[in-house]
Amino acid sequence: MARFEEEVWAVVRAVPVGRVTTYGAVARALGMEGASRRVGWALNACNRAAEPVPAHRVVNRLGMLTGQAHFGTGWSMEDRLEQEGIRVKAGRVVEFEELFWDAAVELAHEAEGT
DNA sequence: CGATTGACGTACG
DNA sequence: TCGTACGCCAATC
Repeated sequence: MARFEEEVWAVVRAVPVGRVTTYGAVARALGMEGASRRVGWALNACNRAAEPVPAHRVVNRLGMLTGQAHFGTGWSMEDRLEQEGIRVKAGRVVEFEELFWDAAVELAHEAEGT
């Protein structure tokens, strides 16, 4: 199957608790900077993932919880994010820029051996 | 098989 | 500065 989804899930699961990333960042981490839309699509297919994917840590480049509608009406992204210590205001991650976790950069640092 | 969509992002008007 | 249009690649209808 499309490893693309698995790659996305892997990156998303690599996001530390209390941190968030963006679709574009994940896409770029996979080598498809312009393919941000596919990341969302892949996360949409995250339900077919064997393990639960913390897609709630993935937001758009503005830090807005755009995928909240896809999560469910009850247990939404904001609640989960707050569960991890991430403050959410008006459907947007507070101090998102500080909580932003760029997989393309962070993972690259680990590859270098810190 | 062909056209449209998609949890986005960038470029242009 | 704000709004609209288009492009990404793959999946779905």
